[in-house]
Amino acid sequence: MQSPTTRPGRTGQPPRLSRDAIVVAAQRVLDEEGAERLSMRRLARELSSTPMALYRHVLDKDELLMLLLDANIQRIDPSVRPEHPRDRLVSGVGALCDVLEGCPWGVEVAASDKFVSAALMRIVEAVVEALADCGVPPSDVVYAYRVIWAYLVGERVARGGSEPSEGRRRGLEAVIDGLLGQGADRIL
Amino acid sequence: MQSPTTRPGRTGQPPRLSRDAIVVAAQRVLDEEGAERLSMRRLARELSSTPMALYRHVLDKDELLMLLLDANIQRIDPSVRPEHPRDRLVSGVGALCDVLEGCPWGVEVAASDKFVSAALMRIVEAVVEALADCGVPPSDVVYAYRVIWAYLVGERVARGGSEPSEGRRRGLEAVIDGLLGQGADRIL
DNA sequence: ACCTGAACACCGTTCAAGT
DNA sequence: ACCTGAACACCGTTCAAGT
Repeated sequence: MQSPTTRPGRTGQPPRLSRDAIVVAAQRVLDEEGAERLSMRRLARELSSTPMALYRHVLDKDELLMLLLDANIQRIDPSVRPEHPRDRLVSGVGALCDVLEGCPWGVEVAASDKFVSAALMRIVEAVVEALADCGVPPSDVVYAYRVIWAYLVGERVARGGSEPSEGRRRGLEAVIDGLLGQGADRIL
Repeated sequence: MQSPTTRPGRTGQPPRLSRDAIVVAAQRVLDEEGAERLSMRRLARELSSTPMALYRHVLDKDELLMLLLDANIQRIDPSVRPEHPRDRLVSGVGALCDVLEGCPWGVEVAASDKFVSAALMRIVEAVVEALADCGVPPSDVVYAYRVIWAYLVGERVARGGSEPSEGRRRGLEAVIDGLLGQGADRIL
């Protein structure tokens, strides 16, 4: 059994950086200096490395941002899962909104499908499932999801860095109820 | 009577640039090369001038973007004004959404209140008035406006440069009806 | 009064070289 | 295999100087 760091038949320097280390450092820069300061150059400095060293572990800045978004979505507590599907919608979308609070670029990352976040896909699936459970007909589920996503994105983008706003949850409920009201068979 | 270009008691070069000329050139760059190419340097090149010449006529890039947004909002046809307040909401917000299609930065410009667009203010007032006419209680008008604005922004931001989407209007109607349904006294 | 040119402090990324 | 340093093609903006 060989240690993976000293495999024979492999030459060259052992890696000093890793995807994980880069994502962790990026989170640190994000927390301490904000998203607008998170550049490849700043990140390299944080790791006492050079900008180009990062490109051995990450395809480009977009992939890095996706990885960081993914890591933040993974932190959503999956044990919070209300019984009623409408509440599941509200809590799931609310959790996603909280994540986007700290990852403003997530909106663009999700819009361009250059890279996809597996963790985000899981949330999307849960929301879509909850919509179906609310009685939204299958032909309208994608449409309904898009409207909800638009509200979520807009709520985040529209108020730049203000307080989370008391009306956010109420607004989300208005959007959801508006959508559920469009189908004839309103559960609720 | 003096020509304004040759007033006595005034020295120095006559201006070759003007706010208007800059905004017009900016619109040309926007149309021909897209918003992401609209930089102070690119704009100076378009005007056969230098980046710093622009700063004699415009405070900074943010003000320029506000002026360009304002000019685009002014182009909204004010004669389109449906009788029913709910239709006025849908058409007003829809028109604004069309403008933001071509001025993606408008979202940020509006969010930061560093500069304000008078034309945007007029639209906001019209929407607020229509909300009141729909029976939204005064205490909720601002909240309702915010939810609509969030949907509008999100709809724009979420799909980057895709087709305008058949479901946009329907989504907007769902949001509006959800809001109107939250008050007890639904007109419609 | 208006414009220019050089400079500052940044970006993401490519390319060629070093160990 | 992994990392470095210089370079390219950009940003917005300040500052000092030119006419």
